[in-house]
Amino acid sequence: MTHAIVWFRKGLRLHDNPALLAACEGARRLYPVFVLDPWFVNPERVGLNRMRFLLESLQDLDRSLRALSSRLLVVRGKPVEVLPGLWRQWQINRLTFERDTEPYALTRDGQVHDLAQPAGVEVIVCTSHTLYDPDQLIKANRGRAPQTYQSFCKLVARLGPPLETVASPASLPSLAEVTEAQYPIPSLSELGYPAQPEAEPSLYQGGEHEGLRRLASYLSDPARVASFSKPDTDPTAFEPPATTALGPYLKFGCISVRTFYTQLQAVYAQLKSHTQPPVSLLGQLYWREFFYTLAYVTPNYDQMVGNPLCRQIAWDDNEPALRAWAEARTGYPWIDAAMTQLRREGWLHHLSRHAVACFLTRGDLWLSWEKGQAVFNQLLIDADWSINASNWMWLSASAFFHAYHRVYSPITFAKGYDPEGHYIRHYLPVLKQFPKQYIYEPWKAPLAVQQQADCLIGQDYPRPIVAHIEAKERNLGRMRAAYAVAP
DNA sequence: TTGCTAGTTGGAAGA
DNA sequence: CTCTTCCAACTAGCA
Repeated sequence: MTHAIVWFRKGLRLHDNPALLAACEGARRLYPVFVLDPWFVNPERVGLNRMRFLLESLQDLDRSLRALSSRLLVVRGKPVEVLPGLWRQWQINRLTFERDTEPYALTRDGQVHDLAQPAGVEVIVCTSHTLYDPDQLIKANRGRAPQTYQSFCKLVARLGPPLETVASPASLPSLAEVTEAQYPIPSLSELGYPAQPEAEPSLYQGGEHEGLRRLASYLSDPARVASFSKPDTDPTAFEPPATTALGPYLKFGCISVRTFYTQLQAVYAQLKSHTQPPVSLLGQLYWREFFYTLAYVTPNYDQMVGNPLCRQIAWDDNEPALRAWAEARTGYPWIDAAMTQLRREGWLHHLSRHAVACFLTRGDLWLSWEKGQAVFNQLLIDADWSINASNWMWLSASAFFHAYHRVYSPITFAKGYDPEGHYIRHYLPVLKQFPKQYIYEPWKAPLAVQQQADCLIGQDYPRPIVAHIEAKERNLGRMRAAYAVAP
């Protein structure tokens, strides 16, 4: 007689969830469990927006389970400590979960695995967070991860399409020995997060239903799918953003990447022509997969030291400059507006991420990409360990990207998209009244213009913390020196 | 072994 | 305002 736990971590969905199906298979009892690990429940590590998104996703999952006469059990504590108690209490003999390749998860799951075996609990691990099994990709590539995106694309072309999606369960085995009052979904304030300001509703509502709705909505415009070209999208667009903004839903597995792939291929099949990787929508799914594969097999992937892919660079240590960047006080309106959007909404357009990352590292402030990575990890709803580390190495020219003389200008880059400065005025209302010729460089405005705009630079909005042209020239020299050392 | 090619998304100056 | 050209770069993958 099978009593099973399906352990949700990512993969917060009923559709295309092989671990859920494996738990149900022939089981008399099914316990759907999410373990709120105190390691994650920490506003410094997981910011307000992401924690809220997670709780919303858990609520949505709970509603879906209740529609099938079950519910979600949210257990508080470290998984290695609470799971053994639960499987004794519920006489569990099967545990299923989705494979997670991040280092913290690999360690955690390995420990749980080791505890389950002697307790007579069969462990079933399913791959569904990525299109392909990363081990399969590595094996098919002669034991190493593809080092370039192109070679990754060649590899998946050789392997053929990913595994097909699996159906949602039509019914679930029942729960027992759990009262309604036990294992509730906590509120943000119960977890020690500050109460959400009334005026700031979240732009990204968590959950499988919302994720699938947004996916369907995006794919319902074939012309947009056909012409999607990531580098050509506008980072200053915010109502709505210029890309899919489905990252948060993929990060938590509210939508399955394989479902995304399948539905996207169905749209492509109806089109006469469409864009291709790397810039296409499919290309975005492949970037995700490429970075997951690299991060899986590379030691110390989120650090410079001990990371064989990462160029060793003597970054400065400058806590005030780091704080100014993180708190949107650099004095460059485009950079500060983007950092404000990140902090307020938990999401940023890809090119905005590029611009602020370049500014922090090789462009202007010469601070370590690891510092920026930590801020993004805290503030982004879609903070994804593998992808975040990859992009920070990319932008800081520490790996993958080497044309380090290509530096994003904190003044002219966004001006090309938004000469009026709508984006800046929206996120930095203090600058709202500046005329357009000064909106990207308000420190250049004559005092009379500053007074007219009701914003004195150095008082109401900071002066630039660094002179861009001079900093860029100096940093180019330091980059050249770093590259001159053998890799 | 060596040489060749191409790579997701820049900026500034000048026509 | 739009287009072209130059600036000056490095490496994985492959023939």
